[in-house]
Amino acid sequence: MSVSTASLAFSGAGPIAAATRQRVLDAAAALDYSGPNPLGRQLRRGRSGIVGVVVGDSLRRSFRDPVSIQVLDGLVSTLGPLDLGVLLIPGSSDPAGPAVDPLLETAAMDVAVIMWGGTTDDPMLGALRRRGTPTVLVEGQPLPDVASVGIDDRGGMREATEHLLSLGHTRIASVTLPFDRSRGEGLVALDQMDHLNWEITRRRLTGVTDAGVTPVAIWETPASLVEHGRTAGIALLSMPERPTAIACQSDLLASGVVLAARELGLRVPEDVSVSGFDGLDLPWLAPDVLTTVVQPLAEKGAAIGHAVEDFLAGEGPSRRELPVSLRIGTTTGPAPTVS
Amino acid sequence: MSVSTASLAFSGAGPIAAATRQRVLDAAAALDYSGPNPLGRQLRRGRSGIVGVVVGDSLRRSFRDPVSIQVLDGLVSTLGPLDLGVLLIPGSSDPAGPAVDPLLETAAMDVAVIMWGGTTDDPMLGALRRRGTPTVLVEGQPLPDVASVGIDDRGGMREATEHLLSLGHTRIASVTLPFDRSRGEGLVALDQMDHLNWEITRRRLTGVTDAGVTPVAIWETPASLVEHGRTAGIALLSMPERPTAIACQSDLLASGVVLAARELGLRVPEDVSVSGFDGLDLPWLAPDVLTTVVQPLAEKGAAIGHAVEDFLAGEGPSRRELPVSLRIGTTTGPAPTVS
DNA sequence: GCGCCTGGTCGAATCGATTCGATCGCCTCT
DNA sequence: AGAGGCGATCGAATCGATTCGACCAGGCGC
Repeated sequence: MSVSTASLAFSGAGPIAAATRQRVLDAAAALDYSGPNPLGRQLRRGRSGIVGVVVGDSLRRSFRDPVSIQVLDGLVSTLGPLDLGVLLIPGSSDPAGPAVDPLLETAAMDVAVIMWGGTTDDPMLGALRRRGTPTVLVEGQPLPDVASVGIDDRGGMREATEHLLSLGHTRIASVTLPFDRSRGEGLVALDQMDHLNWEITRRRLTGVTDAGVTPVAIWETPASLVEHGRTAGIALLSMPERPTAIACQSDLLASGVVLAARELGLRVPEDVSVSGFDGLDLPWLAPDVLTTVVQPLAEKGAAIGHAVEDFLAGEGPSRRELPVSLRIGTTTGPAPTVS
Repeated sequence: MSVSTASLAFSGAGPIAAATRQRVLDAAAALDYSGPNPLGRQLRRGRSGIVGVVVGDSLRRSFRDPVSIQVLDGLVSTLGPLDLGVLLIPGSSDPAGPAVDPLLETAAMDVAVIMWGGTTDDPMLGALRRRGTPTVLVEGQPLPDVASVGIDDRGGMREATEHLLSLGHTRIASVTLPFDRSRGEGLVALDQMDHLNWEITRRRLTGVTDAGVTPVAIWETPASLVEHGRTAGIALLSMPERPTAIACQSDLLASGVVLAARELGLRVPEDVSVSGFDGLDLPWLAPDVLTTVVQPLAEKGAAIGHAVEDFLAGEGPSRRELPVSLRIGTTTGPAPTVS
């Protein structure tokens, strides 16, 4: 019997007599042949069925961030039914090592996803463009040949800031995500604003000024982690002219600030109001509920999946923006009348 | 010029004149050929360079577990230099859906890793055996044709229990990981012990009896999460004959029990001692430090990587067991003299 | 009874890179 | 000057599956 008949038997498609099919399957069992080799199929199809996902700077850090996890979960759920697998690609964490992970250069993948679209001059984008791999950029600056998925960061942060304004706050500080790959930590002077290279940080900061607020202090953190939020909170709440409200660019940072306030003996929200961004469940703040800008994380993952789908259907780069909504919790309240 | 020469030019190996090489590269640039197609190379080599990793039941749940994350991080760090990529494969979470993820059946991979080696009759093991894919089982029951990586669960738990005994505790309860795929929650009667199918749970429970202790109560949790630990703690600490010590099978569970104790107004360790397993940093318990059995998580990931390496070097299935050590913190103390 | 149609099977080309052996100049040694 | 040797290049086979067109035999209609 011929190889083509065998192929028909395994694929199931095409005209084949049931008897022949059974004969092929029996022979395969006798020769302990375990079905078609995926590599051959992939070469023929010209498709690997693999989506490379650059998760973040280092896996450990990314995976400690519930935001990444939930988006990734949504992405995998969308990709699964399409018979697509997710290949994990570490971002460039080691400045001494290669600028991009070798996997990004050599691994077989149909589409690449960059989960934290960094700066426009990201070497990863260059590498992917060179290879001609269609790319989905999440929370990055839109580029003509790259699909993008994002949320209304700017509008969301504007809404949160306006909420603080409506409560009478005037001394508002901001705790931000990293400004660029160097991931500094501490107060940012106004003349350092030009190296604000990370798009997501820029957009959320712009949202604050959109509301007509000039922050009394801007604190940069090296990553969205509770401990960095705590450090920021201790510092900002020890300032001589203490801010009455702190708008944070992530929920983890905000929860760190709340913990810092409690440590310093300050009441939330009576002495200081705190707002976040993301809309996570933060059980360790209980009974407090964080005031925050809720973004649809699972839907964001699904949107990335659909952007991938578009590419595989032969369409050009798509562009999606998801809405956010303000959730008012118990960590924001009227500004204290006496400072 | 010929394809073989072009291949030489790109691979760099083999004898080739610098001038020819440059000519090939120029021609490639002119035709915007972006380097060798990985699929062709993989087919020829007979290797995909991909390691499939089954992370756990559902991605969301697995990724909320710092233990999985840290092991995965160690694994990726080891696999990276070997030019191997990690393909994420969701475990079977939906009982209505297929028993194993289609990726496990069809994706190209050189080796598969099952991170939470479940039961011996795991359908995933069957699928992998049918395909002839070398498999590394983590924390599972050793099988002849499968490589295994594990720690001394039993000895570690025995040591922790002996520590409690030495403090004078006699009423010791146990909070366990799931017994089987059905993931029940609640007290386990003695006659239900036979459906204890999950190897890791069994081993850690055996460690307790090894120390000569019969737990006054065994509480099964559906997953290693703080909230499940809290539920367990509330229940166990409300029992009429309250246990004076609770040995938990994970740190997340233990921290939930500590939180529950605090909620109930019990002092730790004066009123109740709590021990964990894993050796995580748990900042939200501060200033308390959990007494726990420390396992080397990053090394575990590296050990999995080496097991993979062995397979690719053509060796048979290897077997590795890593040591654990007891870390005594502030959550265990002498048994209360008056109950 | 003959021709046509159709369901089933087979050959061969193709996807793209690698690699072994062969060939072809050219240089050097005698 | 002729022969041997070596470095560079090329042909062709191979990895394994898919798929299009060809082919063949049996059934049905006229």
